[in-house]
Amino acid sequence: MAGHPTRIAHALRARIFAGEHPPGSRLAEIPLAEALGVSRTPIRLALAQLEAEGLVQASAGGGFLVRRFTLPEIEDAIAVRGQLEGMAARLVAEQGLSPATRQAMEASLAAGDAALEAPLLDAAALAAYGDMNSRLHAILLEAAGNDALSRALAAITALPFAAASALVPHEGSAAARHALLRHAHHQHHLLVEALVAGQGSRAEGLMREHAENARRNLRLILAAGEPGVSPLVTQA
Amino acid sequence: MAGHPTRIAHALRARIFAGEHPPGSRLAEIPLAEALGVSRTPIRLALAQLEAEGLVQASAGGGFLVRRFTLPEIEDAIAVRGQLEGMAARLVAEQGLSPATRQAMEASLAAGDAALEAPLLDAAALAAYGDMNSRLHAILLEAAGNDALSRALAAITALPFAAASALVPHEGSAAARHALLRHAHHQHHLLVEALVAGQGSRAEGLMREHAENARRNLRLILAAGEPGVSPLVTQA
DNA sequence: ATGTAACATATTGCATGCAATCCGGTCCTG
DNA sequence: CAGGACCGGATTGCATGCAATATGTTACAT
Repeated sequence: MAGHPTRIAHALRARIFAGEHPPGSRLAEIPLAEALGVSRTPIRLALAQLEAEGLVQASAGGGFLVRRFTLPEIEDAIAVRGQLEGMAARLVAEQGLSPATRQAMEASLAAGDAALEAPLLDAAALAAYGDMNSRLHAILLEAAGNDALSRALAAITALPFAAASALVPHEGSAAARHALLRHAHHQHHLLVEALVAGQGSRAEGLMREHAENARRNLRLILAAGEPGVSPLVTQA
Repeated sequence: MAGHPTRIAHALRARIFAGEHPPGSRLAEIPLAEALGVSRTPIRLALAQLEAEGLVQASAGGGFLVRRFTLPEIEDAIAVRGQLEGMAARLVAEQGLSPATRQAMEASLAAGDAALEAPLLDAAALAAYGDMNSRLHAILLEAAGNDALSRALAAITALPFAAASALVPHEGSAAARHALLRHAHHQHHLLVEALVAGQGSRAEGLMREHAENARRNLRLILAAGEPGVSPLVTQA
């Protein structure tokens, strides 16, 4: 009933992100099985899945440990994301934007404009922007039509803070956040412009810089020592 | 005794590559368990691992099927590999080549020169070149020092024919093969030259073109209809 | 004859049992 | 008092049992 190990993997991810399992701690099977109401077998499957994602790592003496992420590791992952999304942008520009894709992207751009219009961003506007952001990146990836690329990006995005929309809501000052989001969304506009114009190299560069943005934001957030950012990321 | 599921995954990979399990066929657990002398449990773990790699896919009604690879899919994977290895080359060039890394690379270059020196390449020379090729790519990745990048590349390389050295031994005409390898190794020389000079963009472009090479070779091989290339790849 | 429905078989997926192994504590010895 | 070895407990990893479900076949009705 509680079923699919993918579902269990989701639950475990949530628990880890919530800080219930600190980095370096053992993920014992029996307590997890009891907590989730299933047997040890699907738990083990889910743990193996999370290991493939890189969220946990196998311990030397058996079992799994919550992986400890350092700031440079996350930055590296973000750079890889930029490289891969840059490739997606280049491919789309080189193939030419289909009318349907262009329409979907422009709809996302408009949604982003609307979300950022207000001088003060409430939670709803932030959520709307985050949705728009995920959608736009998904449209780009879909339009690239490269399954291997999608797989590679999915693996990267599974890591905390490497995903495109992972950094949106965690910013400190509201004004600073608004400025950052406006800048990011301006890059979205430039990207679509480049895609429409068939400028592959420019589109690729824009996506790399877009990710570089995320890297800089991450540094700012951690430097500010914001509490509860993520229990998984250690400064050094 | 037969133990680790990773070992079983290796065995399954070999069986699949050998054509014992044609694309689209079910991988039934019980026969595999009997054939490998273990129980169904580690078999299942290994299958999940192969699914994460993309070599098999979960069937709708349960169980796993051998994935069918089409030529465009492999080409896409090769392109992603080029993008990622291009990133590795750029990073190394930007960081500057450490003396140890430079020495290791130049040793590999010399080994490649030696392997390709003879006008006719015997099996030993081909094996030596293949080893050198893998080593050089590994050195580059290691020098890049980006774990997320290494992971992404490992996932891509696990796919058949997407790996850097997957295409070396399968060529038809000996003379044509020699020319191809010479060209590829010339690119290796140019790459190291760019790395030494700190030319990041050039190094990246060279690695992309290097992968493009592999893509072209793959097309040639499949167009020639060479038998036994791989039972996994279907023309369309 | 063809499509459908019911059945028998086989296979998956999860739960649990059991041996091997690893970790922690305590006792002994120098 | 310190170091090491032995021992008890707990945990992992694999094997197997069992229920649920998908698959292929056959019989039947139209």
